[in-house]
Amino acid sequence: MYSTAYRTGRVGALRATDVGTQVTLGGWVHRSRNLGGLVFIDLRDIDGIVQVAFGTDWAAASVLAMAAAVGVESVVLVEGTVVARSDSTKNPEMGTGDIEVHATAMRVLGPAVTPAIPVARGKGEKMAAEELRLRHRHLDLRRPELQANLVLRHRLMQTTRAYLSERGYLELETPVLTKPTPEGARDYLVPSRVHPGEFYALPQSPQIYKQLFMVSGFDRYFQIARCFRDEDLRADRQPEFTQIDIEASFVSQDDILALAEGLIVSLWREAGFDIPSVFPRMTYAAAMERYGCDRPDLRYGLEIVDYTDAFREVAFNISQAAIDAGGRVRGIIVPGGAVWSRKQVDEVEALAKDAGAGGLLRLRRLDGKLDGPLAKFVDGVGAFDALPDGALMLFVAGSDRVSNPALDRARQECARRLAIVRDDDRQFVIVTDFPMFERDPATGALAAVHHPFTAALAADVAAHPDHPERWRAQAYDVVLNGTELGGGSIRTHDPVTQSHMFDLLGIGDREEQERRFGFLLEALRSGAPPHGGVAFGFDRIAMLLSGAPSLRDVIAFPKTTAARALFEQAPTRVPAADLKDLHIRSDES
RNA sequence: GGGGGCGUAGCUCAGCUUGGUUAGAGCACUGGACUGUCACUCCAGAGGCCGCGGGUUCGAGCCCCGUCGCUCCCGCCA
Repeated sequence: MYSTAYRTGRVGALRATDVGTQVTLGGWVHRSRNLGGLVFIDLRDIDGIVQVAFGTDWAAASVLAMAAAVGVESVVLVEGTVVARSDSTKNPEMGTGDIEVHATAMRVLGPAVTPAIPVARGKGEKMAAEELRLRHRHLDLRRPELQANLVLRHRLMQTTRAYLSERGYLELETPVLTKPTPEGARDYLVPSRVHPGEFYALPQSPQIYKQLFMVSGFDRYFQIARCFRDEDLRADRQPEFTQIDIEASFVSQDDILALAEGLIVSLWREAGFDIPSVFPRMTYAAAMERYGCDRPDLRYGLEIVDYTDAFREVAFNISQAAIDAGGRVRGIIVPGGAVWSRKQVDEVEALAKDAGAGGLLRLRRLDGKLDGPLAKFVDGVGAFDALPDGALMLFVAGSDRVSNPALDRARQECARRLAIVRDDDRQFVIVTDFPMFERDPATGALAAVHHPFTAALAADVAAHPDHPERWRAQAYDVVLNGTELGGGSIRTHDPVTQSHMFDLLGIGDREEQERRFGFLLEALRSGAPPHGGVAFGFDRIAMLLSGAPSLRDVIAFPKTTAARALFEQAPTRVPAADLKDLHIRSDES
């Protein structure tokens, strides 16, 4: 299959059944061992590594000399015979370890200077620093680990295409030069040469385009789409990233979620993991109540419990003040946490404080007795009798706005300290019924939780027409182990409702709405079907399935955390004449 | 925008706490020896703007200030 003018095939698939065959192999010199009258070269291609032996019995002295002299990472062509290794010289750690190639001829097709960073590493040897790996990406990408990641990435892409195409979804492309969006993340802007002072933007997602496809009647669309956001980076965030973008017409939320589940199952199966075909559902409200977070990690319990009623009987200033102010007292029970030292609990508290809480109220039961600053206040309150021996309770008193993030952090930290999270556990959950809007605490302005095109639950709009902050959205997230894999919504397909949404979000007057989103509103007025969709972070999925610690390990040419490309040196200054053509003046240089 | 970590040979790292001869090690590299290795082994050698700039000091890899780069986190990411 891999036979070409130069070679008979790849090296990695050679096995004992190939013994006796004459082969010509091309690849990189991974490592070599020169024993004098016998030279070994480990020859590497994307499929694997094979040992090539050069011995005086079968190779000319000149061939032996060439093998001894060639440097690592050079590209060579070797011709020889596949030979079985004797039992004592087999290498069980190599896929090709039962055989070797006795080379009779060799050519150096691409001699290599000494590599700036090592490709072959011995056991326990560290990789080069990431900065160097990015600067010499062509070498780093030779590492079998990174090659395996990109091979898996390819297979996930093909699985996605097959899964969606089989279900009638059309892979349609949308522009990369598009219109700046006032909402959301900062846009990457592209100046127009022919229209002085005007700019395109790179898409943050193909959101509006895919809705236009629905309006046009392409009722099942998908795209493996590149998206761009000019925001600060993280290990799991790149300025350009890839989404599996899906939209369909005449669908309900359940239609989309069933499709999403099926896609995730097939992707995980492609990577070798069998997972349940239906994921548990949880409302946003339940997730916040039980986990303090809209993407809960369900690999462990430590659920948040409301103790407000119990604390009504407790004459303790902090809890009383919080309850009187309309807040609640909620907490988590940490089994075995009673033995933690004061310092250890302080460290958990520091994280909760960091998340905005004033502090953690502590109570523990040790040797049957309640203990801690709260103990004498809660003595005799029945609700605390249930606290099991050896357990620690951590409470946050205050508004949910404060206690949710604080308890979320405390819960995660306690789980980590208890070492109850299994890395090989996979707990999927679909979170539904997100709120439509959230209020900016500073300005009181409404902002879309998902995006401005999301449809509200009709029942909520009918019940509370004047309280949009009480509306729930037909929006959903797919979550795995506390990480968001993707999310989506049913969209607004009525132009009047959509315009009303813009009003609520404070997006200008009608005239300005027409200027910014007129093409969408016009489309919706032209006969739009009900539609909705979902988008998954493809890089993140590839990262999870390959076990890579960073997005940079599943993207061939990633940017640094300063959004710089170290290999090709982008971004870069450009000649002044180029700027002039674009009607741009820079205040640098 | 803010906070933490790192920056010494091609690579990975010691040395910095407590400033003081000629800055070390392993791997890689170069030369030599070696016919069953697979991180081959052995002998020898070469290799340094201690990120950059400034300051303190008789003297700075080491202390101070600034700056650049990489990285992790907060803000940000509809």
